[in-house]
Amino acid sequence: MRASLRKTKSAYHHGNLPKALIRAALELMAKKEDASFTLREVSHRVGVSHVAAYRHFRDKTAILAKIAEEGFYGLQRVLTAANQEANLQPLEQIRKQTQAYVKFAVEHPEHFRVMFQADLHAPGTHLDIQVAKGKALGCLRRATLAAQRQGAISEADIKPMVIGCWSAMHGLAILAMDHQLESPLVESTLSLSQVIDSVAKAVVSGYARERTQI
Amino acid sequence: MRASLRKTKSAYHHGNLPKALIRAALELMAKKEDASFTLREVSHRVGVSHVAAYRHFRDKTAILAKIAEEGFYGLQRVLTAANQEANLQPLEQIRKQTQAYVKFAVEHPEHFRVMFQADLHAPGTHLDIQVAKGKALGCLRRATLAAQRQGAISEADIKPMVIGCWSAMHGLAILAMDHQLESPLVESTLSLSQVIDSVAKAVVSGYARERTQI
DNA sequence: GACTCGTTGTTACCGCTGTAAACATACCGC
DNA sequence: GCGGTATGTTTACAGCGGTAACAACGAGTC
Repeated sequence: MRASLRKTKSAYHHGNLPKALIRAALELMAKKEDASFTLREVSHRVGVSHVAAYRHFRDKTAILAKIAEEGFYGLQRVLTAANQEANLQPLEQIRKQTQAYVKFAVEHPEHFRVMFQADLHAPGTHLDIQVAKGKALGCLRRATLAAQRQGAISEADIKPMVIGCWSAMHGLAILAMDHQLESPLVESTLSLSQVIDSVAKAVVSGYARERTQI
Repeated sequence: MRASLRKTKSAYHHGNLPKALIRAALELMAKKEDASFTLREVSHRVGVSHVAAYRHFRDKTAILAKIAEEGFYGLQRVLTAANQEANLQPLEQIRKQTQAYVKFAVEHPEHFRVMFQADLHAPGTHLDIQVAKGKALGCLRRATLAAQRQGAISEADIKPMVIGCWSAMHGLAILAMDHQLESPLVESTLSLSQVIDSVAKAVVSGYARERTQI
């Protein structure tokens, strides 16, 4: 009854074209180290005419949107894992999350670049991306709330601290991903992992001790 | 026929086409809130055929490169001003620079987006951009060195602190510029300026007290 | 003033892109 | 086995960045 996964190579119907297209797009972006690919090249790489994609995606940006959504769920996964790994110590959770966030960007630049592509975040469009992004950010917010509950920071500091931690990990992620930290001006003897920890500790301890009187 | 082409103003030669093209490109990017423009649209907006640009720029990315370079010099200007404004207090300098950096991104997103476009930073290409970027980053580095000289941080902390501060301001700049901080999840009652100061203080004080034993 | 010549424009064209419309084939429920 | 619906193909088109050949201007020289 259920449509069996067809294995016969009919050569006409592909089987799972949407997934194949997305995978091919990711491969191309990884190879070129940027967020641009050609609908035609992607389709042909999958062995399909270049218009076949339109049966599954409204237009080219719909593919990007799907990749972005997928990326945010991936990010949520690693952030959640970091949270659990930290064994209920809020500030430690944030440190682990920073590690996870930056590593995700460096290891999956094709996803990360698309995830924060400005046009995909236009107010009315791509609600699913917003949902996925909200879930990912929820992990960070949860850790911050836990920190407050534990008394490590004041209640007024929660949102600024979320923004501050997010900014630091996001900036580091982008700079590392784009090889901007390889310039001799900032190149450090520390490994990336050590740099991440250094930044995370700084911002966390900065917030932890501060009582905002801003 | 040639005589009929002669118009009263005889506007065959433009006067300062390169500058006009760059200004038009910036206007278009500002209007669309993204980093893409069309050579043809830019040229026509200036009142010139789309190939005229090739007399002044090798190709389209040469225009982007010029914009990026110009942007880094602009950034250097506001960072230098922040340094001087802070009256020789290193940590205060860094705070002022963070303010300046983020404000620059928010007020000149067309420039900022192009400045950090990944392909313009490919190793062999666009040396002039690297020079300009180095000068801008030099301001941050200088303030950090001053902080070390004053004893506020250890010598081993210099490069991690440069990276940490840069990451924090860069991340905040991008998130603010792309309206990512307007989501209810992180939206704060604080003004952007207050958030910037909060982040800057956190990261600076985090580094200032820490003695790296990473 | 006319001749020259380098600079800065123009038009014609190329191959490539994303997208629409019309057509073709394979699968699934009856 | 038949018909409808997915899913794929072919064809066509306007817009893109870029090249080549040509045209108009501006300045310097006689």
